[in-house]
Amino acid sequence: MKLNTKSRYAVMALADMSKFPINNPVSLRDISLRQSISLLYLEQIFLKLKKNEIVKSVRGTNGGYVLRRDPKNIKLSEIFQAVDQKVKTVGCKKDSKKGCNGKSVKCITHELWDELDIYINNFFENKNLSDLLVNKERNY
Amino acid sequence: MKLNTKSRYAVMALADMSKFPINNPVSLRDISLRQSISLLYLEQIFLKLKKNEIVKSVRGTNGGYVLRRDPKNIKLSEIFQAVDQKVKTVGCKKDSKKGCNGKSVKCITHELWDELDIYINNFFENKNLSDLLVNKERNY
DNA sequence: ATATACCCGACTAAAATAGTCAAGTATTAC
DNA sequence: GTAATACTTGACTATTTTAGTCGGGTATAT
Repeated sequence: MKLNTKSRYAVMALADMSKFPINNPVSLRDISLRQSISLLYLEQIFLKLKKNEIVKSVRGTNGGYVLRRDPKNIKLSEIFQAVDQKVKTVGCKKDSKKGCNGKSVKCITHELWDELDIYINNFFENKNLSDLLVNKERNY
Repeated sequence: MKLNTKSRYAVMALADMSKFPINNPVSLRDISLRQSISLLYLEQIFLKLKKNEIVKSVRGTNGGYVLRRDPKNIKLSEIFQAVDQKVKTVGCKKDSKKGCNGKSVKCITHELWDELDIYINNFFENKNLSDLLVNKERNY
């Protein structure tokens, strides 16, 4: 069970942005340098964050990205959804009558995985960007 | 964030076994048929479960595998560890002084991922095999 | 004008996953 | 004692996913 870089970088980048005055555009180039994330990869990620209305863009010189809301109001769960990385631990569909492995019944552990998904989603649902900054002054 | 088939099948197979009288060898062939899991793949998985003392094997005709302990005493976390699938959501090492991305400091979100790992491991730590069987008579 | 910085789809190398295969060995039933 | 069953083990492989890169844009500030 592993988190992929896309979600991880998305959170890292947005946390990075959160440290700057809101409405102050932060360029991907700067984020890229500070967080050691490939610029080209960041661009890909931010397109999704933009489409999902988590950030907005400011083009041109001195442009960059700006958070659309206060970090307090941006839940990590939204970020994950935005970059397409649903926290869905297994393949079997939640309510499908078809069952999980081609059989007509739910697999023996179906409820367990449902429960796990809810549990994990709950973690991200209850964390927002500003939570990441508390007492973390020594990091960057 | 996705669970791989190895861990999932391991749990499914052991849950399947749990329904039979303990000390009654259950063959992988039967599990394979009931759970629709490739026999050859199951063999691979059970070698690990055996090495980790979760099951023991009985060779020969009417042989199979037997749980070494009561299902109540087999935590899901053990099963995951046995099949090598540590729940470790990101790459950065817990206590390494080296930092996470080649830098000399922990990444901005380091604490978050640590917290997530603990949170998820906690889920598996508090579930055992017998938990999966309660009120699930209709499934198989 | 020109430099900065976002925009976007297509592409690709590398790694991980999800198995399969071959060639066994041990045990039991008959 | 031999056939059948079922575990044992390491190596191999196809497929999928991931983690990016590339190329060629467009908008804006100075």
